[in-house]
Amino acid sequence: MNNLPHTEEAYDLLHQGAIALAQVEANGIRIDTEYLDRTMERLDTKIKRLQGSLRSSTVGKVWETYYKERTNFDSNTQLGTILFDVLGHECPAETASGKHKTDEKTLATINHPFVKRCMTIRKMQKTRNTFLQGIHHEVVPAKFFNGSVWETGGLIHPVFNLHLVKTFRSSSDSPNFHNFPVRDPKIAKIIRQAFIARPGHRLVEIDYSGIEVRVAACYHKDPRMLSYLNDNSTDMHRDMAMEVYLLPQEEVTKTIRYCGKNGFVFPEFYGSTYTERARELWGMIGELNLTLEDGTSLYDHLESHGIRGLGELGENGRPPRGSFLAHIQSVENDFWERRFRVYHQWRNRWVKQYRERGWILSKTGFICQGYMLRNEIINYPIQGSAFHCLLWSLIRLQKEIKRRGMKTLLVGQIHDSIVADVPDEELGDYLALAKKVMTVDLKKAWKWICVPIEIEAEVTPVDGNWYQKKEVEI
DNA sequence: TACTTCGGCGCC
DNA sequence: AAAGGGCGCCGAAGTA
Repeated sequence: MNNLPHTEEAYDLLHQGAIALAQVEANGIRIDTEYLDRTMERLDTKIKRLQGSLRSSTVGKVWETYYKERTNFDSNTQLGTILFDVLGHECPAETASGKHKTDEKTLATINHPFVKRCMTIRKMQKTRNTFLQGIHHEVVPAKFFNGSVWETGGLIHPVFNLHLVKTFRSSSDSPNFHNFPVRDPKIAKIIRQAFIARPGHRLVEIDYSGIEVRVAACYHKDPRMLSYLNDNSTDMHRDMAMEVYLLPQEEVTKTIRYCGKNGFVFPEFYGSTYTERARELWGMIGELNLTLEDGTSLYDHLESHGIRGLGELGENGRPPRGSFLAHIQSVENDFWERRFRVYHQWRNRWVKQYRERGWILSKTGFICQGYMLRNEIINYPIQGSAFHCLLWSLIRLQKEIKRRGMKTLLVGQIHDSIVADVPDEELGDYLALAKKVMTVDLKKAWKWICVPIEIEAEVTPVDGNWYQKKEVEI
């Protein structure tokens, strides 16, 4: 790997970025240490109890008979052996090194209470050991003046690195601030309640909407994509959901749109192809129980349109007629050959150029070189430049906060969002400042940004926690 | 005991 | 030619 900032501007961005992030790191984010300790203890008890129930179950006895004193219910290797070799369940997949796969998707294919319990335990262990304990390891004591008296509490100071990622994104560690649970609301609540605002403050998280898609458009300038981005009454994720599930616009619910976005559009942008797309989109119907407004399952809906099942690639390598596989293949063809033809052509040109001269130069002035695969060549400059929009904004925000003598503290960053700890009385000023910096000043500084830039803001109550964040208008 | 690799899984 | 881009952390298992 031999990637480097190439222009003076790129060098400055890393330099000033490192300084701004050092300040963020020094500020730190407040932790409710009593809640943290209490919750770790509670989960500990729960996990131990569940593991006890494994031990006393029928499968647990089989396990102990097989492994004797080496029995370890936390071992995936042992779990795979018991399920697939001893009990004879069908093993749908193997790992790279030839062991039985035991990930969530694989285990979900086995309808057995023992396996379900294993999955529950695994989720709880992840929550406790990776996230709660990860925070606990890094907490340092701190004092906070609550307006009348000093109270004790804790801070963590997640590290933000600018020199580790090949795309020139950032990474975070100790603890990793980039991967705290958010999608599963039950887990998100357990973790995010531990992050609290300083006394009299609110936590404020501001993120760029679809920044990677917008930055990608600055590279390829596909006219269809530009019109999607310039006209907020249109919505490409909704449109693709309509195509993949053969629905009229009014049948696209929030969940179905989610499937279009995360089951088709984004994976296609990252380089996934129709066989994998069809499989996931098909599975999503069952997992998320997708139905028409009248309650008809989308499986039945698709069947009424002549699609009988997912289907499998035939001997000739082609999907069978009337299968979902064949349908998604044609949606994909249309997606790249007609709808986003210019995007597609840009990708081919971009890859060809790399193969001819051996390097690529991003919009923000960074060179990537060395051996790269097609999907890497296409994705690196987009991922890097999208993050650099955030980094530029964070640097400018930090400088303005200091210049104006504000008490707002920037406390974290998550690729396309900035988390701040804001005194209640500065909320309006901070939101206005962030909006100007992130959507107006950024575009003035970087003329290559030829699409509208939009942000969203979420705010907690005064003295609230990160789980309580709610979207606000700015 | 210390280190590495693997599989798994959380996020954008 | 490869088959979905980028991270960091955990525990198990293997190795030094």
